[in-house]
Amino acid sequence: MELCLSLGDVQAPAEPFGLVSSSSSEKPRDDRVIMAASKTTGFCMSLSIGPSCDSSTSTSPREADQQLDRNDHQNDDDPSRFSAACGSKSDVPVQLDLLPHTPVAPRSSSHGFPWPTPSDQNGGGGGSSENVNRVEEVAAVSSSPTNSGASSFQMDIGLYSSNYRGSGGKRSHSPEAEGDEGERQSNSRASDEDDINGINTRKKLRLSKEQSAFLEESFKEHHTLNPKQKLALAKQLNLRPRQVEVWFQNRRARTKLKQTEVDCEFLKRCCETLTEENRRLHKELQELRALKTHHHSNPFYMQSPATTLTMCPSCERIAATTTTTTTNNNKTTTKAQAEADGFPRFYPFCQPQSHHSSATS
DNA sequence: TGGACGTAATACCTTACCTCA
DNA sequence: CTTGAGGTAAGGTATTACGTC
Repeated sequence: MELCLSLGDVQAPAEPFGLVSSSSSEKPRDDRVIMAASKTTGFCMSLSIGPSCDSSTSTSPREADQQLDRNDHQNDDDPSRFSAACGSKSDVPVQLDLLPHTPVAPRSSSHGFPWPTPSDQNGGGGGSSENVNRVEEVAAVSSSPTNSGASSFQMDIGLYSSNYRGSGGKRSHSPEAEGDEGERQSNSRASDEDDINGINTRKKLRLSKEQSAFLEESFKEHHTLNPKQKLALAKQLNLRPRQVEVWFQNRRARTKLKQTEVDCEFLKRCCETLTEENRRLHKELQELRALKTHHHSNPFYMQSPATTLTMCPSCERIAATTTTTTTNNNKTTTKAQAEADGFPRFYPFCQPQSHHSSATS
């Protein structure tokens, strides 16, 4: 993406605006954008939304992911699997451990996420036996309705979302969905009747606050999920992996929309600033032209050194420079020629700046 | 080695539903 | 009670990347 704005008669900046992604070799998928403006405008701005979505943290190889995801989708589309996992008609949600080798550690993780983070893996000291314990802990927490201590959150959402059925993506709410969330969606229970009547209505589930909050937290960690993470999250929240996947898709879309709005606002301000700068430069140019005209009408014009308008290539300010002649061993050289010989040009408008000093060095 | 093909992940667009003013 | 706007879960499709033959 490039933005070039012409400044009328004045030469356009040598360097257009640029969007610098965090990785030049990849598509900027992490919503982190740094915008740099030309030096003439005197400002720059960086935009950063959320942590970098480091794909390196997606630990598992693609092949393994695909294998896992195949399981995921198979499970997605398998009604029997889902009715079993979510308890279907049963009041007690049954937790199927679909990834027996996945070290799921929802509460033990320092981040509170069901997948092991690098810090957990490095400093957690989690050996294989500990992983087994963690899996057992999750199973115990999610399968015991009376375990209201550390698992109250999971049990709440378990009750709430256990009404999902795998019947071709159609959802319905069962009478078990009581409480605040159940009350909120009591009008959705007619879908069962619709199913009976063969009417293919699409009832919409709203994720509970706890589910949304947890997904939000995990989104801060990763904007994308590998299959392991997706499964772990789905298991933790008692949702289908497809739901987790969709939530992340929509969340990314929302993030992008917001980022677009921010970018739009920033570009608008850029445009305003550059317009103002353009106006100022035009005015400056007119003044200098008037000065030059006045110079030519001066009776002592011939005795004064020639004046030309030049522009500093670095800061692009207009300057009136004089051309003087010097005689050196019967050889006449102009200042412009001296520059061609390697002498720096003098820009009277420019303060001693780094780009000028560097030109002389 | 390059092309055809299949698969999976993701982005994007859209729809349907829900909530609220 | 109705209605329209806004939010959001989910469906459908296009695109892209990767692996296999």
